[in-house]
Amino acid sequence: MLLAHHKTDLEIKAKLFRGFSDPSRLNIIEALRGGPLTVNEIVAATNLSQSNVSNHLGCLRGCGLAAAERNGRFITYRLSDDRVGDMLALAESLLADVARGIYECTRYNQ
Amino acid sequence: MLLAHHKTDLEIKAKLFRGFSDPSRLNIIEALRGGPLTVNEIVAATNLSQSNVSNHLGCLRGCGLAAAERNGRFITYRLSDDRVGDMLALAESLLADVARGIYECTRYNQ
DNA sequence: TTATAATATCATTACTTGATGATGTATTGA
DNA sequence: TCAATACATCATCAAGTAATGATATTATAA
Repeated sequence: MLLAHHKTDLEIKAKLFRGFSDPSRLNIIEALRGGPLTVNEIVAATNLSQSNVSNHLGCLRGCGLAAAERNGRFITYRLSDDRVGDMLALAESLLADVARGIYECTRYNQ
Repeated sequence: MLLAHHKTDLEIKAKLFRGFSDPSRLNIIEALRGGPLTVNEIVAATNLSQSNVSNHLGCLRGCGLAAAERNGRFITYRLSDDRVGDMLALAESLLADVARGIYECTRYNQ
């Protein structure tokens, strides 16, 4: 079984990438690359609505990509691991070189 | 403008990740990590339908993640860059450690 | 030049998913 | 304990997208 991968493995890996596949979540992750932020600070940094940010944070937290810590009535979020930021760096590197075609990719959106 | 990222930048990066966010495309990419394959070989390796594979290959090729070369009536596909495989390796590393929560992530599917 | 193999394209359908608005919960200060 | 702040949750809706089946294209062999 060298070529056939377990379906579950692929689905889980795809789910991980889906965590990165939304502009709003990427916006949040990029903001957190600069260091921990409260929810309000993330809202300000991203120009997203509060409930939208909170929904996405729940997603990132549930998946383990971000971690939350309560300080009084503030909740501070941070990236759970440097490799979360590394994923973005690698993506940027790919975009700079081979993946320029994505600009004109017609399979998604338009 | 340190915190505010251009919307387009984020959308393009998200699009790149979306290329990796589907189990069938991951299946294809994993197969190609072992070396170039023809479309039929990819169909055999992935157990996906021919038209489905061809659709996804069009997506990967259009985005620059895979490259195609015709040999007679066969078309051989390969990953366009080692970093495409590196993305998967990094994802696997993340899954092994911090992102275990994805197994129970309820935001997608169920 | 016809038949067949290899691959691509296209329209349709069913499902997934992000955003919104309203509401709920928790914490602190007055 | 009341009000206000900070954040989370939920249902709904609109939009996006993967799979399928049918058809088109390209190339070789008979």
